[in-house]
Amino acid sequence: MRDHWIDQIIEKSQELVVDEIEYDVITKLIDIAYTIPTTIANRRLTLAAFFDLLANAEYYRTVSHIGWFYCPVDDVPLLVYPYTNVCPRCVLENNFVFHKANKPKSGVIGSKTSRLLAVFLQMLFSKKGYSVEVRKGVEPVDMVLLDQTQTPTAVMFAEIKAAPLVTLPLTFISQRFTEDENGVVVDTGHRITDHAGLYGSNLSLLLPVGSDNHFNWELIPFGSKKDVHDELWAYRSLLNLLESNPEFVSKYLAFWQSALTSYTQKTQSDIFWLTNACGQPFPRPEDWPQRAGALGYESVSDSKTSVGMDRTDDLKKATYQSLKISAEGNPSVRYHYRVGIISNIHAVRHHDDYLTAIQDIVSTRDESALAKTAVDLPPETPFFNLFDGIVALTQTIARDEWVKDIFDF
DNA sequence: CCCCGTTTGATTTATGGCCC
DNA sequence: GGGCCATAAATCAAACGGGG
Repeated sequence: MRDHWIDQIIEKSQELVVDEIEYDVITKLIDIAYTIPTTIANRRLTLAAFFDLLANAEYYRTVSHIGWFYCPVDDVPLLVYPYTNVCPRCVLENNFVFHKANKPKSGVIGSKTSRLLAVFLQMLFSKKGYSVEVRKGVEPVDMVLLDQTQTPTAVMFAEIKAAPLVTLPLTFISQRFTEDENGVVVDTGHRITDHAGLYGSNLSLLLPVGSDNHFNWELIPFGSKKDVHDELWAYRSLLNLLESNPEFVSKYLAFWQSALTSYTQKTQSDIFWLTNACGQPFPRPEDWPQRAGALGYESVSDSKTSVGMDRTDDLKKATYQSLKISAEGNPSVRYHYRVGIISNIHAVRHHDDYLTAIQDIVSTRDESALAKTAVDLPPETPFFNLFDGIVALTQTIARDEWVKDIFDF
């Protein structure tokens, strides 16, 4: 009986602490997701798209003076602050202009997005009237789900993988830059620049709008960071945007769903280059930079910057973690004990290669080391699922009714 | 306060398809 | 079968935070 191990993990697990502004934003997002007319399948996509907005707010937390890029095209000079390594406006016209992305350091953002997904799920369960409590686990368990109303108490220990599909670039409408060329003032091209007046300046989101054939860009007024301490500015701005600009949601969802399709099919056109893990530009422009101190070329976004649970290392690790926590906790007498992987987006690119072959594996212990079939084992020998759930906002694969129920969005 | 493990990003190395 | 290219896998790195 491994109940003691389960007890210990539950005991050490921590309650989620939710900011007021965070609570307000998520409440609003979930409310919209369940209000706008849509099919169930689309609702799941909507929830995943909204989780991206939350993750984006977390990315925007640390926007700084350094890291901006001046883009002179289209009669609207912009300072842009991109999250993949290109000028996000020009790439929509199939023009690759390199500029280093402003992604937060991995050690910071990983735990932040994991926590956000936990909070998001907690609020979804509450919305649907489920008495499931979500807690932050301790190694080797990332997330603990508890339902005391079940008999016996339902428990799920899970590995979390949370990473956004896209982060919309921040922009600032700039004066047109000029330079002195032999006594004549001329317009300046793309250029790395600082945004000296960042604090208090009105920033916009660069939102691609269009159809699957071609996307143009639109500026969505967003908000401003007041000062260095104003870390919640993006949550405040996002809430304001959702309340004041109802058209934004439908435009954003149209873009996001196209982006997911593009990520899935690797279409290598326009908005594909705003999605994470899009790889190297094709065709590669003459002036595309080489990697610093290395042989190859820069990518627009490295394949290891993958989406949801789709990074190959993540799938391998998550599989081990699921097996590990299954083996540590099973069999349980006092709990309805379940294990799995939880993410924002399912393994869109790698499910077939990494999960299809193992998603219906069950395991048990055989101390004799002689058992060939189930009848060689003592009667009543229990079997355990490798994954009771491979769960994402976008898709749930479950081998357990309780898991299936609570993750039915 | 250090040790250690965890995270994801960056960089290097391996693999496999394709063409000549 | 060797070179080229793209992608996947492996390894290294930096930051963080819990626990002793």
